[in-house]
Formats: sequence, C-alpha cells, structure tokens
Amino acid sequence: MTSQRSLVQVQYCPFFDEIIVDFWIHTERFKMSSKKQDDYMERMRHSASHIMAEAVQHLFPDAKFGIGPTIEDGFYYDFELPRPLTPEDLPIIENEMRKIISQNVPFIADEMSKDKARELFAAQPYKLELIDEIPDSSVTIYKQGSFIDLCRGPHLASTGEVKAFKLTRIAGAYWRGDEKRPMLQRIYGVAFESQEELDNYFSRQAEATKRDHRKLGKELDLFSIHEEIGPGLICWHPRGAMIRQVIEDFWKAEHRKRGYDIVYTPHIAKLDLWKTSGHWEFYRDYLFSPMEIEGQQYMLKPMNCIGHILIYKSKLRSYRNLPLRYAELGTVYRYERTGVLYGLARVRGFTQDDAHIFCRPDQIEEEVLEVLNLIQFMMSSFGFDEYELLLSTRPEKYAGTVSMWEEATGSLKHVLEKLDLHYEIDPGEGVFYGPKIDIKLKDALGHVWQGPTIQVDFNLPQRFNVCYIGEDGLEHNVAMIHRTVLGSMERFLACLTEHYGGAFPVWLSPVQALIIPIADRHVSYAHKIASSFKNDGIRVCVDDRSERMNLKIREAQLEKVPYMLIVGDKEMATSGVSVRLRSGEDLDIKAPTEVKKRIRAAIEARS
RNA sequence: GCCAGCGUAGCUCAGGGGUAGAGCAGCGGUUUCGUAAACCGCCGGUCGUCGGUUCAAAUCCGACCGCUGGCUCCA
Repeated sequence: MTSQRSLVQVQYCPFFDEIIVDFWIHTERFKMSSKKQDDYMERMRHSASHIMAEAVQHLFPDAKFGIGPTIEDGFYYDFELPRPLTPEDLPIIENEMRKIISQNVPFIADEMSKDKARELFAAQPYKLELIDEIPDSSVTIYKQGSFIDLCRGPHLASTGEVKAFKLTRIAGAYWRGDEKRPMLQRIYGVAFESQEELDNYFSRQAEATKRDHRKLGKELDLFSIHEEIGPGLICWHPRGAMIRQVIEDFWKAEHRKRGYDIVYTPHIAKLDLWKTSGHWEFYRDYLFSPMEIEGQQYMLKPMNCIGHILIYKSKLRSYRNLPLRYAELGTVYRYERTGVLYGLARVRGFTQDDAHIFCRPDQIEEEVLEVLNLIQFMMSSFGFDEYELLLSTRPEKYAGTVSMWEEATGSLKHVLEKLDLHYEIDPGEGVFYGPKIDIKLKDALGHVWQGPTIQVDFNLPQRFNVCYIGEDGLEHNVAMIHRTVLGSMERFLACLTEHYGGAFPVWLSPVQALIIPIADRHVSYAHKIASSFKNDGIRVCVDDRSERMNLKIREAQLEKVPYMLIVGDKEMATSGVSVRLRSGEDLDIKAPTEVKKRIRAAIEARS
C-alpha cells in the first residue's frame, strides 16, 4: 500500500510550490492543485490560517510557527507552544481571530533577500529551515497588523474579508511529517464564503457521520470488536456474516468461472519459510511474534502467497500448464500499531480475497488484463462507479533487475491504456518486489483506502525457485502476480456499508423481507407466507412479537430491511401481503407470488 | 508508536470529594392494535484496570488498557 504523502505535499504546502512544481509538473496531480491557485476560497482559507496564527501569537507570544496551508474545506497551522492546547482553547482563539477580522487590517506582501528574511525570522527556527529550502535568492513575506509570515500568498486584500469560519480540532503533527522530528500542535479550521455554506458543511459532516461503518456496524448488528479479544480483531455477527457469505459465494462462483482454482492453506507456518520469503527480514515490525511448538518456531501468516507457492511446487510444472491461478479467501494477521487501527478498515486480522497467478512472462499482460476486467466487474457489481487507479513504479530498494521492472511496468501501463482506464502514476511507490496497480476506495468521511491491487512479483519466484519447464526442456522462473479484487473482506465491508449508508441492496441485505403480522391472530399466516418465501431462496423473518405494527415497522426501518410485508385481516382474506418498501413507499396488497417474483428479480439483478 | 480528548447499566448519555441517575433495551403484566416508538411494574452499574492522595475517591493524581480526532505508518 502506498502512502499519501506526495499528494499531501502538493495540496497542502504553499511554501514549497516552486519545488513541487518542478517535481510534479508531469503528473496529473499537479493539475488538481494548480486549478486552485487563483481560487478565491483558497486565498480566503489561507488568509484565515494567517489570522489564526496571529491570534495564537497574541495569546502565546513565544509561539514558534510551522506551516499553515489550506486543505479541503479549510486550513490548519502548526505551532510549537509552551503548553498543550485543549479544546477549550479553540473558542478563545476564535474570539481573538474575530477581533483581528473586525479590525479589517490589510494583507501586505513584500519581497526580501533570504539574508534579510533570516534576520526577520531569527527567533523562528522552523521558518529559518523553510527559508533555507527555497531555491530562489529572495523570498516573499506577508504581513497583517503585527504578524509577519513567510509566505508566497496570495491572500485577500484584508482580514475583514474572511467571513464564516470555525476552528474544528487540535492534533499533534510531526514537523515536516517526520516521526523523528518534533511534534507540533496543529489547529484545524474550516472556512466558507458565508455562514450558510459553513452550516451546510457541518450538516454534510453530520450526514457522513451517520454512514460511519463503525456506528452502523453496531446499529445494524453487523460486527463487534472486543477489548477482551484484542484490538483490531473482528467478530462477525450473524447479519454481518450473512453479507460476507453472500459476497464470498458470489466471489467464489465468479472465480471458478474465470479459471481460478480455489485452495486453502494453513494459518501458521514455520518461521524458516518467512525467512526464505524475506518477510522476516523486511516486515518484522508488522509480524506477530513467533510461537514455539515442539522446539520449532512457527508464525501466523501475514500473507497467503507462501502456501500457494508450495502448492505450485508440489509437482513439476510444464509451460503447457500455465497460467495456474490459485485463489483463496485467506485470513492473515499483521501487527499494526494501535494508533492506526480503524473499525473494519484497518485491523490486525483480516481475510484477503487473494489469488496468485503463476504464468510465463509473456502471459503477464493478458493475465493483468483479465484481472482488471474482473476488478471492474466486481466494483460495478457492488455499486462502486468511481475509484482511483494508481500505477506504482520502482522504489529505491527493489528486487530483480531494472529491465525486469521496466518490462513489467510497461505491461501494466499498456493494459491500463488498452482498457482506456484513467490512472495516475505513483512514482517510486511500488513494493520492493515489483510494480503494482492499486485501486483506492473512499469512505464516507473522506478517508481513502486501498482496495483491489495487482502486484507483479520478481522476488518470491527467485527466493523459492518457482519454476516451470519450458518448451526448451529447461527450467525457467515463473512470473507471479499477486492480486485481490476486493482487498479484504473486512475493509470491503467497511467501504460497502458506508457506500450504501447501511441500506444494502436486496441481494446483500441480511434480511431481505420482514413479515409483520398486525395482531397475534395473524402470526400463523405470517409464518406460512415466510416458509413459501424461504423455499424460493429469499431471506425472510417474521416479527411475531406481541407488539404493535407501528413499532415493528419502525424497527424494520431502522434496520433498513428492503421489504416489509404486512399481514392482517385484509391480507388473510385475500391471501395477499401488503408491501412497504424501506423508502416508505406503500405498494398496497399484492399476491405473494408476485412479491416473490419481484424480490427474486432484484436479487438476480444484484440490486 | 506520537499529540490531544474521552471511558458511568446491553445501548445513548446526565452527574461529580460524602459512597450513583434518565431514556431505550431486557424481564413480568396489561393491550391485539393498519404503515416510523401503547401502558404499568421490575431487574440492572465494585463509574475501564491497578496504584496513590484523603477521615472519605466514581469524582483529584499517576501508570496501564481501550476508544475518538489527528500525525507517522500501512507488504
């Protein structure tokens, strides 16, 4: 998985525009930020950030200033302060900002030599560091009132033009994003052109919060995480497990159709294997500690590839056998630092929808093409219309030869172009063992998660001597492709839950239809209807509690059950059911066969 | 792992140096009802864990565990 550091730099660091431009001029990403250059909102948010910095300076005269760029919807500024900030500080800083805004002082730009700037910022170590890194001989500064900042601008004409803003949160942030450097205190704020837009922002946030899979997971009874079991370890409840089963069944059927062989491999293996594979050497920080069994060291598997390789190597393979595609819903365990765990999206134990394709080098391109087709099919089946494709190229440390990398990267690129897919290049972000194509999915709160991935591997075939006998009768190293089309079941369910806001399409809904008898005398009729629906393969339940219909409907709505089938005297008299959809729509009395047909059609259309 | 905040009943949350409260859920009744919450009663918590300060700690302090928001990381 790649970091987002590069993207962050482009969007977030106004002080380094020149450097960034040189470096990123050929990438798509630069366009994203350049579009914003003259944007009014950009200037306003950046100005708000300077006003916040001035307010902080008023309150903490000894403050040291880091950087204060704009971000989506707002801005932040990093400070070194004599004491930690608490949430109570935010309104105080906001008030100070309002004072500065009401004074309506102008932003004044100036240009000066770097030496002069060094004098000016003599007490500001972070600014001095920034000055040193600016390639030009002079720098620009911006001044409002008593506050002077090293800054390229542009800004608004004066502080009074900043209209609607709010400081949202405080956070620690390493200087220059480097773990080894001091942690500064970051204040985040949002700013808009009007109070109305600011209000809209907060109501959008509130809507997004409702889609949070961690919240919906509890409300819809999908999964739980227990302190007693351990952080990042998931218990799938019956409803979550139902969704997972449907996805897995669909996944397996689709893989069998496309020439994959489904396999199973053990969850633990001897440590020596992981030494041979290089995991022990390269990823020890992400592995659970080994365990000793009968004097032998064993380890929980962090990846599924080793098992698949050993299956491949269990007999001699001819070039005629290739490609071989081994697929497994393989559960892996990786030690993730506590601070990074996040609901189902970042966990310590997860099930990858993994497969390894063993092929001849000349088959890579076609195999990648087929995988991309499969990914597209899967994404569209689950309603993901928009996702980001990234092609990651050779990093500094790499296995294999430059020519192998170039050839494989070329193949990946060629396939992407052949399929006319829009993608971006992530330079140097490939895994050490080969180039890859990643697909990123966005969650409701705007986090970007790696989902599907296709990775070419030059490392393992060599380390494990994975070969086939070629036409020439000689052994050749096989080409190996790692790939997932969903990512992991856990992360995929997280994204899926947020994507649908918990209202899963009928084919995925744990309960597809809930039968609601109005009074106790309708219960046996309800069960009769239920069993006929069950016989037709529809997941149906009867709410046969002695409760009022209104309560049952309310609860079914909250559970987002797609079909509510109400049965009372009228329905019994006509042998029908009244259909209510979760949209609130009332379809009136229908014949059960008609309703079954309708639900079956929705299931088969995967809608 | 780092910075900040938080941790009170199954859930959502109030309270706060003198030994705990609401709504929902659960349980027991009553109600048998027509498209998003019927009514009455009962049960329920060593206030995350461990240690310290104090006559007295759920409340103050410390450590640890976990969660939240960021940072870093993410094969």
